[in-house]
Amino acid sequence: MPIQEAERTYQPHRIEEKVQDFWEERDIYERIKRLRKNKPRYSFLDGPPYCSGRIHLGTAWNKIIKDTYLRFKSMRGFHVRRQSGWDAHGLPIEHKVEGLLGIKSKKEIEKIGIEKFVEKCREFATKNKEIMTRQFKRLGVWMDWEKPYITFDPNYMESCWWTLKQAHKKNLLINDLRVITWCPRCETALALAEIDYHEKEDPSIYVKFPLEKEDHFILVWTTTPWTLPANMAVTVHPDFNYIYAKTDKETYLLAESLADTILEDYKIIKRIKGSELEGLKYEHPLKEEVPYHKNIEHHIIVGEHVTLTEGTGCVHTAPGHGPEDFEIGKKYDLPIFCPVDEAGKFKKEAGKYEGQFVKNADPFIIQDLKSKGLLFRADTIKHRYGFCWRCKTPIIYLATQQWFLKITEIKNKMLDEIKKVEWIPSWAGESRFRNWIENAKDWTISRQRYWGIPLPIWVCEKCGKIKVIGSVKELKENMIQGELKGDFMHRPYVDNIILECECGSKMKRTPDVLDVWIDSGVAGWASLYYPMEKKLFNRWFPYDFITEGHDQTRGWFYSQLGCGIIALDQVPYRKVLMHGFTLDEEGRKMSKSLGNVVEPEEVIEKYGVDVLRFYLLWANKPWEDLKFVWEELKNINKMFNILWNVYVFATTYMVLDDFNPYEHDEEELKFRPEDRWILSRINSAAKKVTNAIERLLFHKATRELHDFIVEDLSRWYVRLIRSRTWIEKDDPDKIAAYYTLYNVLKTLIIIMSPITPHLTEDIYQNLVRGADPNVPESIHMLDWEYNPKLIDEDLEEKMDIVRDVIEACARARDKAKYKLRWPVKNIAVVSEDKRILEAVESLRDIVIEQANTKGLEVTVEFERMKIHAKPNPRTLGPRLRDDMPLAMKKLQEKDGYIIKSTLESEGVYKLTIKGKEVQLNEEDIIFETELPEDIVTAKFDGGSVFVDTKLTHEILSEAMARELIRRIQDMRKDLDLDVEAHIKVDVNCTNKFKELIEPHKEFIKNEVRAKTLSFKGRKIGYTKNWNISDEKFTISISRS
RNA sequence: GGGCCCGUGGCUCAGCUUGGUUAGAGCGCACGGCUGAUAACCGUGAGGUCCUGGGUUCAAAUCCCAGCGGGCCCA
Repeated sequence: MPIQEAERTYQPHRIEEKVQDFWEERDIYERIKRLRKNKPRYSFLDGPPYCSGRIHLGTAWNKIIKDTYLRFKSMRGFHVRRQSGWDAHGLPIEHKVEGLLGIKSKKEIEKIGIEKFVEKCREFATKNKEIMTRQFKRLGVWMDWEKPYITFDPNYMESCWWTLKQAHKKNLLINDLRVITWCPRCETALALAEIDYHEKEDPSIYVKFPLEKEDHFILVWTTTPWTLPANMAVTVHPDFNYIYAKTDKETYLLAESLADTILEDYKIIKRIKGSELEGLKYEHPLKEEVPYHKNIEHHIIVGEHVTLTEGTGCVHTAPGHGPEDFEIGKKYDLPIFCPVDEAGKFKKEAGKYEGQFVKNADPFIIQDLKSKGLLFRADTIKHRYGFCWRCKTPIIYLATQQWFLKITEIKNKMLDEIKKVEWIPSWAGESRFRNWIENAKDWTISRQRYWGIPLPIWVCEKCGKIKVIGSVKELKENMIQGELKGDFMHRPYVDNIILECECGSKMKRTPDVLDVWIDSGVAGWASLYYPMEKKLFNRWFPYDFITEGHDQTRGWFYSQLGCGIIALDQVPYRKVLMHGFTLDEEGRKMSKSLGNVVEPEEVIEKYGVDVLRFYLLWANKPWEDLKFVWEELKNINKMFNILWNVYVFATTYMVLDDFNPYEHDEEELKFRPEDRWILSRINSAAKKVTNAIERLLFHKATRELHDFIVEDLSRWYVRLIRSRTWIEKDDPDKIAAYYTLYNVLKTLIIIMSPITPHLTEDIYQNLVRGADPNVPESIHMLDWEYNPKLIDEDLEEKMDIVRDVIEACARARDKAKYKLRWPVKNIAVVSEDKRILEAVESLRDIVIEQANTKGLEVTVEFERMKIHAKPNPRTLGPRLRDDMPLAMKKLQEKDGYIIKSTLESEGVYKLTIKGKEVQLNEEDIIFETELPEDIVTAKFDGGSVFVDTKLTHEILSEAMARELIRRIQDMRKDLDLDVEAHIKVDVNCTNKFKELIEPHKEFIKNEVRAKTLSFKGRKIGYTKNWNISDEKFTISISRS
């Protein structure tokens, strides 16, 4: 099918639908993979989005970045691996499913059965995966949607087990009693990455811990009264000064520098160094309520972690409820007393408070302290506090037995490995990520939940030995009870599998599941089923490229690094782009509670996918947060309309003239400088776009494209060739313009195609495949091509100058209110810069046409400037006295030019005044210049233009002809006539006007495609009255 | 409290790596123009303490230091 005329307006939805159907029907994606199968490999790993159910703008941005870069890489001649991935396990889905089932606690889950619960979770994740896949596909994102990796795939899970086995082999997998962050609602351990921070109001109380000496107390501050039952010590800083401060009632021990903020009137009885307080005995303030403390001695201990930013400098220490307390407790060999159960309720050991939820016990504990006279002060405080990332319950710290990966032992290796990675921007790795790793703690990987990868750890009932299973085969070999049928790897089935211990006893699986961050952390090899499958792994691992948002510094960038080093002693990725977040117009995070969420669908409905894609890659640097601004989207939409208009323009005329680029020989065509210029420009642009995308600087690529389309192609080139498209016959001059425009568009759509895959495919199908059915079926099958040989920097610079000059001409005309439609007699371009003169000279036809002038001078000096000579009163006044007015008169009568040149050549000018000869030298005469009448001038960078607006009969005649043409064209448009339709025209006007336009009759007829142009004053069809500079007349037109 | 990033006309952003003309663009605003690509388009104008203060330098939006404001992450 030859080139067709394009639709009159840009209709993104029609195009998207058409193009995506075409890709689907012709299996383009798979065929491209086959096409490049033998090319160099480029491996990419998709950070698996969580199967939450809906994508948001940030997820869309993420995938659009990936898609653009990978389409680009593919066209650059790489065999790209781009399997999509899904994160499907974990608490968020468990919560959703609990909601669906109308249950709220672990007890209830166990009641309905883990089997049913896990099955629901799987269904839920699968359904969400499908919904989200459709959303991603609609964005035009090309990945292996049919063969994704998903974390509940048994083969994937097997690789994960293998990873833990490696950890075990390297002694990096340990079970330990530690204080960890805990969600009492989900009844599970949480990793640091699973905690959100928000403002929260809590009690802020100062408690008096009785010392042995009567009326002496340690003053202690806490925001968690519920941890007081677990208090085992008070910590002071060894180097700080402490005082015994006596008030009118009692004496308090506290840090000296904080005393003024807490106490009003006090006397310092004694000043003492913290280190000297070590071992000082005190009584537990709740020993009656919590009998456990009755038989324990409590002391002051010292620790470096005590600060003076808040509190009293005497820190309440509960080793069962705080990581630092735990560490120091171990050092002092304190009992790790933790009277709180997994649901956050006080256990029996908590005495009076047994059965109460810890947070609810706060007021009771405060009341008890008060009634015992041990409460110094009680307030509330607003501070940032950690919450469970999913159920938003405030977290608590508990001492529990958990499984850990000993990150602290591989930290140095991790730091070494990240140096090998290319980070974009560089500080993402060199500063931010490095800092995070430097502060890394051991990783709590066990979760007391259901929907997750079960820990492959079996523990002997009798001797306590553990066995870590690394594969299904190994499981099979070791099991003595249970079945390997169905989904045996998930809970609850896996829980029934019993292994045999070396000691002959039974080994049972530790009932925990894994932190989901491990799930995605092993994606690098689990998605390839390594080590069960080795071929794919050897081909694709490690990955050339990954990209995710900056929240993944603590997330996926980190979990992959940790897992990679544990399993394979290396970081699994080579290049990382850390991108930003999408924010609303005010720069706030998009969130449901703020009601400022913009759905990708909403944008697509309004502007289409390609506009969204372009916008997201254009709005800012990829690693900065992106403010989503609707107004800016409108801007991009405008650019798409402009591009479409150019395309419509091109196809309209090409179709009209039955143009096919392959039927012409370049040698025979008559190219003009502007043709060579636009070819140079598109290739310079292509070069810049290539470099920018290669370096992941999408904003530079899109801005280059934007400027090229709007400035160079639409505003300039199309304007320059407009008159050429009007030539009727098969002129080589016209064909050259078509040919050029065709090639420019072709290169343009190629370099735009990774960013806007639909629009460019649509244009390609018509324009390129229309001209040559033998080219590849899809634009995305093409190689990334442009021709740097066509770049002519000198020409580009010259054109820039000429555009400047032409703009100056327009400014000058504007000053004189002289319409562009009316030709001018002459324009002089004046500059002392040789480059400028050369530029204008070499592109003079363009200047003449665009500035609409009959003549063009290019000079160093504007010679028609009038020069007036005046006597200099300062030098001549004393000499001539009364003759001054006469001298003035005489000088002004003469031609200033002659005076000036005489002075220049002879150094003196002679004037006869009252018969006397007066010799005037240079300093005696002042020259003034004046613009001749009808000349207007305007400056441009490096020079000026002088436009001669004198109206001659000839010019007025042409101007009127053009005015008439403009009005007839307007009327044609009113009638919505086809471009090529012929008409008849009759004009009713004065004889004077008729005589003016008569000489241009043929020109007018040609321009408006009129068969006849008469002056009979008849209404022959559509008739309209007009006014041209006080001249009233009537035009009537009809189709012929 | 710590780490990282950001701060440029009313709005959104370039420019900062490598210091050097008069700090650019788009939107918005005001005025004018154009009309066969036209639900477009073009021109002109107003609008800037380049967050603040110090330093380096002949010269700082750019480099250094301190501070302020905002964001993210952590404690």
